[in-house]
Amino acid sequence: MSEEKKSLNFLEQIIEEDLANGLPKEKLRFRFPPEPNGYLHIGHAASICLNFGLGLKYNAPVNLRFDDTNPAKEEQEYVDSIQHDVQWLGFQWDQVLYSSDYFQQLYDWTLEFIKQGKAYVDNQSSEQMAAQKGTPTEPGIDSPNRNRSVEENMELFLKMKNGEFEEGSHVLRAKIDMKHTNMHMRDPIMYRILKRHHHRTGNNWCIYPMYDWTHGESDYLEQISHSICTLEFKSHRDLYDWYLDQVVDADKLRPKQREFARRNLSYTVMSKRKLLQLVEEKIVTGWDDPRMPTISGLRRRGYSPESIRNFSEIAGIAKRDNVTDVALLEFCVKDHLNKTAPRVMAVLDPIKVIITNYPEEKEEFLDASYNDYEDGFGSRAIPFSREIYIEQEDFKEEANKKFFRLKLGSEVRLKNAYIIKAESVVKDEAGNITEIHCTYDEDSLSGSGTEESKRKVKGTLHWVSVKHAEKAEVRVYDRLFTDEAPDSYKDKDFKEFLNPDSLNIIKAFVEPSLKTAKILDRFQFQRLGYFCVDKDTTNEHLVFNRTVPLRDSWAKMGE
RNA sequence: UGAUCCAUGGUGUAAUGGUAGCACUCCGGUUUUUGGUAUCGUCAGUCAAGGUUCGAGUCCUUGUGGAUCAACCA
Repeated sequence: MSEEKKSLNFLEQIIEEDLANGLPKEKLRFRFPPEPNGYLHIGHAASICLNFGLGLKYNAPVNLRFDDTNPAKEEQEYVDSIQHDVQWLGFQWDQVLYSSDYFQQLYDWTLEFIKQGKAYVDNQSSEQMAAQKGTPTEPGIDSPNRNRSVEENMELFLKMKNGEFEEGSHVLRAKIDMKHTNMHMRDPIMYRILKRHHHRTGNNWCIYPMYDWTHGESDYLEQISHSICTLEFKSHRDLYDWYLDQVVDADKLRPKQREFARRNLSYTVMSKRKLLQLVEEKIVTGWDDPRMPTISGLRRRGYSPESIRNFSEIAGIAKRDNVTDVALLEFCVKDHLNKTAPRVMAVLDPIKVIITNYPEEKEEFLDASYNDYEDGFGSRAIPFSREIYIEQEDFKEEANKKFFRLKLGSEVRLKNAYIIKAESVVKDEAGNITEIHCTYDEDSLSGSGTEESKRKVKGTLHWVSVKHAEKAEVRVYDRLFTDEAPDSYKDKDFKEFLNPDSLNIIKAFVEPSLKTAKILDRFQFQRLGYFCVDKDTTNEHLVFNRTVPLRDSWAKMGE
């Protein structure tokens, strides 16, 4: 047991400091607050792992809170997918809550604001208000409606609430400071009129609170000790604190907002807007297209929750902008799948091999372990016969000594089977090789214990028996974009960098044991990569997705 | 010509004024019935200039570079 001291990230340091300054450990409480307006992606996974990870580390509850204050964009479908994704990642929340749970409380507080002269109704157009707001470098000016009487504000706000005004005609604003250097403090909108059906509150409300006026208060009501969000909310913190100042009880815990840098991944985009665009323009097949960086896409691609959690762990968090190399994510899946995935055989680009000295009608079932190096994986019988498929690229008529695979006049081992020697080829009129004729060494069967079986031959090939092979569709994925950061160019659209070869559909042959594989089962196709069973699979039609290829130092040599 | 935040190998992150470390990537060796895995190793970094200090990646100043902020979005 190495008592290695793990360094704390800056948020853990803040928490430790708060604890040292007297915050009781039992008061620690976190939350993950998605807006249910889209599917979760790998960037959200960072936040999920962070918040739920802190919960685990400090044995503190973590709420899943849907930030559902904009009925125009939010849907139950997204609520469901988000819950599914968080659970699939392996986390357990304390409570599922909704910002909409607090609409009444927020409204009651707002009445107090109005009575105390801290909020006013503005009936100017959004253009007028924008013009008065100033710019980051110039101060704003006060709205002509800023000094309405309490009575008038109360009356107008009630009319807003009762649906007597049109959408867009009136808003309620907090009275703060139109000259503040922070734009968010220039009399921000607290409520707008939205005559929309809300996925939870139905038509109970036609005024909806804005994000800023909801988030901190929700944190406070749930007694969240540390409200962790991404960097772009940094400038909202003044407002978060200002709102809290108006409502916080001295004997209750006051939540603290802190910000970290969102996680970006190379060769993809992460904004919901762009992801939505890929879906709507049918560039991908859906939110769960295996090329998407969504949790559902990664799941369908064959990523395991463990690998995603490990990725978040080792990528870490900080406050600077980053583009994390997708190779790190790929390393994490390969690392996990290497330990957990059974090894099987599949040939993606077949060429027929005929073993001329093997009896025509003979077939045998060879015992093959699902993992030669680890216990507990079990084994299955794989059929062997006179005709087999191997990969085209595993054969050359002539090649130099560095080519360990099959070539005329030399030997290779067939994995879990015999040593064969290539004798001749058959070609069609065009000169393409259609068959490779080999002979086999009858005494060389793997694991038979004979002298011949122990012979060292340099190459070992995977194969499937022609007679017994199952046909399968294999979807080979590559990165969706050709540029490391496709959305980092101001003058170019991210779609200019789409990779035209991000999907390759292959007709392959797989060993018969895979016939019974279930959707999402993960395998290593030996010498090729990790693959999982796609949901498009039916009894008649097997479909696999390539999660990630194996490292291939041979292919690299050729470059 | 504002405010706020950020700056450590190619990438991501540590070092809490005291030996710049870890992982990925790249490259090379060994092992191997997966050109995989495992294992060993190489290359590679504190944005710049001043200052404080016995000592600065860390503190201060000034630059430089980047990010964020002007939705009735979150």
